[in-house]
Amino acid sequence: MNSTLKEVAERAGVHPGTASRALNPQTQALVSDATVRRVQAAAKALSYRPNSMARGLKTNRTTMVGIVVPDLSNPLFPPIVRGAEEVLSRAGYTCLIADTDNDPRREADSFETLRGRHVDGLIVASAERDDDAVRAVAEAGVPIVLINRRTDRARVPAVMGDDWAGIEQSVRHLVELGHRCIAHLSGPEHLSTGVERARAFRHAVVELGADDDPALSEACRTYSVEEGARAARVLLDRVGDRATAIVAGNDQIAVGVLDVLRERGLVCPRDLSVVGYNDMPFMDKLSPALTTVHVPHEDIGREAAQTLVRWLSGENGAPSATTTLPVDLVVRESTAPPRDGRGQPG
Amino acid sequence: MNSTLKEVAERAGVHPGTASRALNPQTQALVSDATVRRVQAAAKALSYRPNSMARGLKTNRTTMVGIVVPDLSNPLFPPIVRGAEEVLSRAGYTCLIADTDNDPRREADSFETLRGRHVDGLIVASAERDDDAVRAVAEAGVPIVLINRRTDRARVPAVMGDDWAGIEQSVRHLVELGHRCIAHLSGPEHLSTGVERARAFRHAVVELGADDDPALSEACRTYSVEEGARAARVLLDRVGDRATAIVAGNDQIAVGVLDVLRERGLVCPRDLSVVGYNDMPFMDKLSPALTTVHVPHEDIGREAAQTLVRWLSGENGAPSATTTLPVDLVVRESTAPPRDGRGQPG
DNA sequence: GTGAAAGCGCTAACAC
DNA sequence: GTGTTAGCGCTTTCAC
Repeated sequence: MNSTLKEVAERAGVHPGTASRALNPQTQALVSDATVRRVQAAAKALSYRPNSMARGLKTNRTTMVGIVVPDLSNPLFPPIVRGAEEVLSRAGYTCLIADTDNDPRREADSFETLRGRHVDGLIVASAERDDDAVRAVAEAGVPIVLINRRTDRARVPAVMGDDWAGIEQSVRHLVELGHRCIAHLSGPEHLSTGVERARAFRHAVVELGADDDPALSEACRTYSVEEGARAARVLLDRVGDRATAIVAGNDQIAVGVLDVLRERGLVCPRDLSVVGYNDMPFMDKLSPALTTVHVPHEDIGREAAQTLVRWLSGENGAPSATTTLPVDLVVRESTAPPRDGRGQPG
Repeated sequence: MNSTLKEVAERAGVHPGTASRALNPQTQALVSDATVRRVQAAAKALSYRPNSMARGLKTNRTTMVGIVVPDLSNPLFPPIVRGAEEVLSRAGYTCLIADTDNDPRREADSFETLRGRHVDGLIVASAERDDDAVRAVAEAGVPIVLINRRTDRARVPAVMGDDWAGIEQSVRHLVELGHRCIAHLSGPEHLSTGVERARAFRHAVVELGADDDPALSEACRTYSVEEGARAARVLLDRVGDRATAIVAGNDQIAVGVLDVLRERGLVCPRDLSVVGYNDMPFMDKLSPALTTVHVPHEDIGREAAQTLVRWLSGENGAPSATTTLPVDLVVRESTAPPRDGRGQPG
């Protein structure tokens, strides 16, 4: 049922070696036109499909790359995967996708499995700031590109949205609306996005003349609706109605905030403005529709894939820089000026 | 850097064949305990990772399976993939995930690629009712399990939610609320879910004594918010305020309906009740929170994977039946009794 | 321009 | 229980 190169060669009346050359774009030039045509015809007739294992065994390449995400069910990641897959498949690579379920051990397992499959390279969206598995893989010389989240020390190329600018735009928008007392529910401290957005927040708040008070920040332990809600309760219990706006570490956290506001009889944006981050699908369908930072996830996936493909093609050495893509605040209904008599420096 | 079996054997002072047996759970019994230990130690010391290509070449199996989805960005599919991946990886399989972008040609391409990779089997969530590519693959003897959507004629095993029961529950819920004039915005006619839910709708409506009028049904060409909105406009223009409730073919369509209601100054559920299908993430965060049919997508993925694994283990022949998993209507805020003076047989 | 032959890393049938 | 051997399907160097 699955024909081999030998069979194709026989049918075309040539040696398997010749058939190989005729079928391979790279070496096709070494073979006479007539032979190429005959071999191709034979291949077609037998619906020949080269055996990628045999080829890989010989060439020591698999034309497979691994894509590792922390949670495929998080709407953030499918677009990244799609973008990457598009570029990679166009370049002849097949993707092995692994879901770590936000568990560093499962990330390490995935790397093991993927390396057992001899993937040519890795795209990893699950990196923690201090990620032994990533470091080990990188040190082992496996081409690896990080997405969205980067590691602190290991010099691994990464492609990400511009967190700094995204937060800056959010804070600026709120300040322009008249807010002065703006809180931040930051993402997990073990993730680069968590700390970098938090850092950007403190910076922006100072820069733009809003209140700079540690009491206005609370860290979430995970990027989830529940954690967002928990942190929102803690924050509101602590600062009361002093804060007039909240910048959430991401959209899930923002949704948690919205839930808590409803639970406490507060109305967004009248009593409190809320800004998310990522602009996940359906965030425009919430009520109020969420003001949030749109991140071009598909582009990020594409860019990471391109970086990897270039790396694998070996033209230039290992890329080492972080590539940052621009992001845009999308203003919707969850932000408005603070109510009368509020929003003044506290 | 990547050690081979031969190196492991040398280090353990045995023949490669023996090392192979010692490392393979299946054949381990044929080797003395002492040898097994020595070989395992050597393997560990060299951090030996078997070369899956070499093994595959020899055994003619890859322990890889392809998972083909129409659109990974549709929140429906990631849980399916996760469920399947969980079961498959536990059984030692690695998943190759392909996204067809709802394009039959790309589905065919994916099958080609996947077969080129010699996957042992296929899980396919992108099947159309009349799907040549699926038929061809199945006829070629590749083990294949369909998910969610099935083909009309080809006898291919499938795992799906109970569309019939889901729609029946939706209609019954509406009838119990007092609705008599219920419309249906069905899914695409080239997908089994589209026609089967439509069929179930007509049946339920008759069975439960609501209006059975073709004018109350309108088919969407795709499962999308935009198509849902388009179909909703067509329907409302045709039947005016006669209909008091709409059963949408899926959640995206329902969201489109909600958009149109807002656009026309109608209030859900006061003026019109809306029921979705699938219970995608965040459907509980819309306002009104969407009443919809919860489908256990992760279980469906798991079940399909189990079916495939059993098939591949070769114990019993090819499964041929469709497995149907129970679904549950989740009543939220988008359904309510019809307003006074409406909802009577029209 | 094409044929011959070796070998990638592994498994399995066959010896002993 | 272990060694030997052949060969999976392909690419690639070396002849010619």
